[in-house]
Amino acid sequence: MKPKTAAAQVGRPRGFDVDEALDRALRLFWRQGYEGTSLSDLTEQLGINRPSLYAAFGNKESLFRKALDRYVERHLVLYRDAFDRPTARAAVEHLLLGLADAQTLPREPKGCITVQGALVSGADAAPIQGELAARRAAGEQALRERIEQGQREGDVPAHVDCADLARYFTTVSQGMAVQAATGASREDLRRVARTSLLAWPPA
Amino acid sequence: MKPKTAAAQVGRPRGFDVDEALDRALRLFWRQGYEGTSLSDLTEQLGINRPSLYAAFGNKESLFRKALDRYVERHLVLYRDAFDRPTARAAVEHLLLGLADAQTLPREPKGCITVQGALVSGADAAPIQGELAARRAAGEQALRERIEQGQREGDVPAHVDCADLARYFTTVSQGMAVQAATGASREDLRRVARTSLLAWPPA
DNA sequence: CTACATCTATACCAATCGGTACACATCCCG
DNA sequence: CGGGATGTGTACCGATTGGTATAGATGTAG
Repeated sequence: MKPKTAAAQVGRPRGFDVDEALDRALRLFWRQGYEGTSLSDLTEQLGINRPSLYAAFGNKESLFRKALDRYVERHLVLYRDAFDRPTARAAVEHLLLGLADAQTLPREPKGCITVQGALVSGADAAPIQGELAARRAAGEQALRERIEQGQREGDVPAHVDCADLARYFTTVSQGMAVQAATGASREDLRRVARTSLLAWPPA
Repeated sequence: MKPKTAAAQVGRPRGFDVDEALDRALRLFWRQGYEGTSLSDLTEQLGINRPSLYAAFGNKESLFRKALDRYVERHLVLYRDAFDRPTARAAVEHLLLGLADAQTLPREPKGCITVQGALVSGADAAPIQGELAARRAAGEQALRERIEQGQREGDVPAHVDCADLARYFTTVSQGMAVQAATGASREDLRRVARTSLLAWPPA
């Protein structure tokens, strides 16, 4: 058996930066959706020709998944920051306002790729559609657990149904993504987020 | 110049019902989105071959628009019913609960075609994307005007920003569409709707 | 019946889709 | 200088895309 520290640099080196290429692919999928982005769009925008793209990332579907991973990874710090707040309500407020910002970043596509990447699709894109649905469900589940933690710690009233509350705020954040994709401003979204918080259950 | 009451029945009659074909097309676009629905999907599902479809409805884009018109027309009665309620708050409540039902009809695709028909897209579908955005904006505008009416009539506090409130509830309804497309139940959506109403501005 | 208008069916179009074969270029190792 | 491993570029693949030409089928009008 050969050593696992395989030769790092053998053969002709890559002519492009893998991470930057992934970022560009992410932006394309984000702005046009999975089905709306063609291989020609990708090769043109990444400045890479087709065989290089396939050698580096596999097929279109696996390229999307790799780009999506980067996207989700960046959002994890937002969730972590938010959930570190002392109360569930503060966590939700931080999360929603943070999402309002993330969905209206100046030089990035507007909205959220987990919503607009493949909300519905034809049969070919069904696996991607399912993957995105699973990511959204994971976010909702994480939020629910944070609210349940608040309930255990006493800052959320005992009578509250945490699953319902998590679903409500998740729904608001997904609606914000639709609004962002349609051109709503960051301030618009932040107002929506703050209004939604008025529904927080009173003590 | 020939009389405008053109011969109604001359030549070989149609072998299919136009309205039923439009309904089937609507369901396809609704479930798979504009880009995710191919001409082959359509001809197969409608039981019509290609030239007949083009003769009756024009190209794919105009077929989508005709199907969309039927969809929107059906929702107009919901909006009318809701807006006839005596107060703005009752109107919004009726509207949101009605949308929860409309997005989870038993034998229909889940969600809302104005959201999932083409939330984002490639360049070809940009006109459809814009059309759907315009329809969503029209719904938000109508809701805003109903809330403003409530403000004039005194059932909405004078300090309330009606545009903000309309945007908030529109955002909730669009988030509900995302949830519905992902498989949320009617009861789930109704609970979300009722929770969102807790944010209604107190008198 | 014939003449005409309309719809249907088959078969096709150029363009694009996602994906790949293959020759060549460029690196490290010896 | 090879030799082997890897990446790049061109040119291509079969399948599918949206859309149409054309011939035949089926109706009304005279």
